[in-house]
Amino acid sequence: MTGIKDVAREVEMSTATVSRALRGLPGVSDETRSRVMETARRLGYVPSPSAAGLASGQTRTVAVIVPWVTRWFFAAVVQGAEEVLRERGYDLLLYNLAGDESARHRVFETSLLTKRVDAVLVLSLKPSLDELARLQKLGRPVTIVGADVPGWATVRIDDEQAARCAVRHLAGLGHRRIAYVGGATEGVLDFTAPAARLAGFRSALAEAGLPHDPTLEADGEFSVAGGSRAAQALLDREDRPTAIFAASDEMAIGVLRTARELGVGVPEDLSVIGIDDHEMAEIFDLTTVAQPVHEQGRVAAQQVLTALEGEHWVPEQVVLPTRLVVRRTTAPPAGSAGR
Amino acid sequence: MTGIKDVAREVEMSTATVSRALRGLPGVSDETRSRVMETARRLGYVPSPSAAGLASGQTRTVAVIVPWVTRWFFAAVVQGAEEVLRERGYDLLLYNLAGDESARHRVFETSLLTKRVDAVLVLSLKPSLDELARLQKLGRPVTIVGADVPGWATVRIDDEQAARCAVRHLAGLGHRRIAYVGGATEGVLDFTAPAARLAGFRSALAEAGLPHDPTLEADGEFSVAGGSRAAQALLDREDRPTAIFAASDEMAIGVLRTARELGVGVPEDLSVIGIDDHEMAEIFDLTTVAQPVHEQGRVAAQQVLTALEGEHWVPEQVVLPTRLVVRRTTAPPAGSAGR
DNA sequence: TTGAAAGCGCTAACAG
DNA sequence: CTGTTAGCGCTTTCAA
Repeated sequence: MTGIKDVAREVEMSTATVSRALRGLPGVSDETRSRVMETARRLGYVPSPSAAGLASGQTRTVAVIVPWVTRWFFAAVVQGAEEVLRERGYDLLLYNLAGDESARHRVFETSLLTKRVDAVLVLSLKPSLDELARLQKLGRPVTIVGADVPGWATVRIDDEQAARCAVRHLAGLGHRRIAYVGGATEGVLDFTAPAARLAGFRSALAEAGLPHDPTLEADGEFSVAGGSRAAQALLDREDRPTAIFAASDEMAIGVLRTARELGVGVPEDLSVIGIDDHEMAEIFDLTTVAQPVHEQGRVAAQQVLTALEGEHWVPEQVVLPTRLVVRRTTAPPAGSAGR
Repeated sequence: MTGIKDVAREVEMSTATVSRALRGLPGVSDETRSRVMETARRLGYVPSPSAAGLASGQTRTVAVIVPWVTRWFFAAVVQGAEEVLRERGYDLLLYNLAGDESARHRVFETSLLTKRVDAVLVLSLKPSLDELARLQKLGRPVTIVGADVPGWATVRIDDEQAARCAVRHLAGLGHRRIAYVGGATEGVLDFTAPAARLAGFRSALAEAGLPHDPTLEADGEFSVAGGSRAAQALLDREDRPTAIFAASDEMAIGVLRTARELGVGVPEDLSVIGIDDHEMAEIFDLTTVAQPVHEQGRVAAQQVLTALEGEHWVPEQVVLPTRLVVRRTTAPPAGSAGR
């Protein structure tokens, strides 16, 4: 294994100079630098991250904590983050909770991360006060993606507004009985999006002068299967809603499936709208409120890198825009004027 | 930052004993060990992976090289691998190529991995000879998931047989014009599955005494959109096939979409079968040949860990079973006797 | 612009 | 069962 010493010996210089040359630090003559680089390459020198980390206190590694890697949304955020990290020479350490509460504790509690990473990205989870305290103690940049945590650096969309946008679209089409399929507003993994989207739903209803009927709010567990089950109950009743707003595309897809099984025509008998613009949304012709998923990962990674490289940083709250994408699962309700 | 020295001072022992006690090595009295553990906990001691790595030469980190994290298949494999790695105290370093050939080169060429990880998992890619040589030179356990690379440790399914199974199902239903939607058998990222599945398709055709018609073989790029496009051409022709075998569920889903758009009834006018048992397969009622995705990740991780912990290891080729899952996109062709 | 030297925090012989 | 002693391979003052 050739090390920095071998390179130093070869160019007849100190390891200090070689180290500086290799890392692009100033104070090295151009000639020396190019000789060092060339020699390092020729000798097949590969630096040891452990040694560099030990000596410098920097691991050039960022931890990404993900509730479930298998969900498209999180995978896409990870992909975005990975791109910019890799570009800047950082490695990405993946911590997948797989929806498991105990895994979550392990990650936050035993300070697994303490001497391991330079920064942390937390996806969608709203850390508890205790967890926030631990993150704080890390003394490293932390950015939270997809959750609203005041006082912390976050990258997200305005969930409440996204929900309002969806409901306004339905109300604008003439729907007056609009149901909501969402997820627990508090629970195992603590996300902030479910509550915000529910709030958006309710406020848009009020804004449109529509009554609030709690029986039209169902839990779809933010999954296809859950959305499907929720729709079952909603579509089974006499006074069936004419439109369903699902707080995620996956749940909306579940709704579509149930509608199909029940012979409820979409969009003739039922309009369906989601949030996300999931990769499968187009296949289902699903109308949705698109959010820039990949971009959230990129911005979050950029944010921690800036913090890492700058002197002092102020936790910034970045809110990315959403956009209504009208496809073919929404239409005016049957019996409406039509127009 | 409290280090091992602080713990040693506190228990009035050498750092060597503390290190042994903390790592569960033999040769430490029970009493000492518990005192050390307790003290370490009380002092909030967290070991430094960099220091341990430098001293021991082990990073307790495994690299996972993924063509695209956003594809469900790969994400699921990663999830499986992460589970067992985490369980055994290993970290997972993610290298996402995002389908980018240059990213691939970077990962394999500059020996990014050399002093960084203890083992490597490569998903689905068939490394080139050159890349294999580099991997070999790492001198670390490497397992390849989802590709057939003779002489290397692999975990995969029998792709050829899976394809045959799918085609036999169609032929058994009475189909005689069966089309294939697959992917390039050689190309940017070099997978072995496409060629194997195509071979399985052809051999099953021969086995059933059906003619081989190259115009019934289309490229679906292993994506929904590609499958959709491929189906367009296939379903547009006069002598339209009565069944389509897609080499992945995502392509099959694309086929279903095109069929719906073209008003081709499934399964009355067209049977469709895929491979994978993708999470969305059930929603589409897609008949498919299921493969144990998550399990492949687990087994692969176990394999490298065994290699890491045992003395010498023989690269093993694990082939996991597949299983036909009949749903509602396949049926006897129209005009057949019916049963 | 370069070099000498002192660690970074732990592990691993080797002794005892 | 425990301690002593060298490092692991870099980075980083401080001097020159």
